[in-house]
Formats: sequence, C-alpha cells, structure tokens
Amino acid sequence: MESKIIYRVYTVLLGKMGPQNWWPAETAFEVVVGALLTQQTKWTNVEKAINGLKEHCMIDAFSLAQTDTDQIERLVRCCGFYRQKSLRLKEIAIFFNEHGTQNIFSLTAHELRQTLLSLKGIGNETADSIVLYAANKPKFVIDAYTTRMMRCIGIEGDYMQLQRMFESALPADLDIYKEFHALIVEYSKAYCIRKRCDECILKELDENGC
DNA sequence: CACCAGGTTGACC
DNA sequence: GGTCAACATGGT
Repeated sequence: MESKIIYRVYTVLLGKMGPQNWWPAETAFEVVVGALLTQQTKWTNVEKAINGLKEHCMIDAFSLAQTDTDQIERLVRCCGFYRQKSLRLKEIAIFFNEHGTQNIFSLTAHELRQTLLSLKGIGNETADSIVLYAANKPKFVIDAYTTRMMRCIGIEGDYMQLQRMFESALPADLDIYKEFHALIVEYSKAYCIRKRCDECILKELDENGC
C-alpha cells in the first residue's frame, strides 16, 4: 500500500527540513493573487509583483477589479505570461468582488474548488492552493514536484488519483497538508537537480530505514 | 546559449 | 479522451 510510504516521506522531509510555514501572505486574497501569478514562475518574481501591487493598493479584490489591465500588466510583467495573467487576475478580482470574498471563502472545500475551477486561469493546482492556503480547508495540493517525486518512488497517477492517495494516506489535518506540500516543493528545489528525484528522495528514505 | 520555473487553455487528432 | 503548442519573463 502506498499510504505508508507517503506518510513516511512526510516524516522524513519534516525531520530533514523542518516546518516551512507556507503560504507567505497578509490576506486570503493575496494568496489568490500569488497562486495565479506563481504558475510556471519562480516565487521571487511573484514577490516583486505582489510588492508592486501593494504599493499601488491593488492587492484586494475591490481595487483590482476596477484597475485597467494594462496597468496590471506592467506590475505582473516580471511573472511571465503577463498578458494572460493580468486579464485573468482582473476577471478573478471582479468575481470575488461581486460575490463577496467572505462568502466565497465560506463555501465548503468542494464547492469552493468547483467554483474556482470555473474561472479562467484556475486549474486543479491553483484551485487547491487557494482552498488550502487562502480558505484554510484541507485539500491536498499536487504539483509537478509532487508528481515527479512520487514517480521516483514508484507511485504514479494523474492529478486526482495522486490527490486521493495523499488524502487517504494522511490525517485530514490542515497543517499537515500545508507543510507536506511545502516540504515537497522546497526539498525538490534544494536537492532534485534537473528533474531527477531518484538520487535524492530515495536516498533520504534509505538513510531513514524505509 | 539552452533550459527551467510551485500551470492552464484551446486546438487537433 | 489524450496530446501538445502557446503563453513570456527572469535566473542559472
């Protein structure tokens, strides 16, 4: 059963890296913005964009919803795909503004996920990141690092299959979901050179007697 | 200079 | 129902 291995990976990574305390943000909507901007982009670029948005007081749904897209473009340019992202960011802001950020975040995890998925620019990973880190509801986030690391230890599947495996393997605990996803990302960035996990995570597991 | 980054979408088999 | 180019800047 893969459950035992998955939980083992969590304890090993936590032991090695310590708590990561994700997601850095002052408000829930800032997590939404960050989740969209970080797609296929390094977080350092996202930080610059978010700082710029903050300086222009555009980090809340109400303000962002009424900002011209070409002004948003200038601020999110450093994140790449800036024409798409500025357009999508504004549409998302309009949606949050119309329906009320509080109302949206008080939906159940499943309802929120489905609602987010109906918006352009929000797919599985971005939706789950928002559910977990902005709405604080337990939904496990799968990303490219997770898929890669699991493949390296013989656990394969598409997004929804992997998510089910993780959610079955772990207690439905907010902090564990948050930490584990963060640990996989940070560990992969630090040790898995050029998309290769087989020489890192397997070694960690081996050294820990797994 | 080639390659990659905390993906998503729409077009085309 | 799966595959794949397009989207674009910034860092190694």
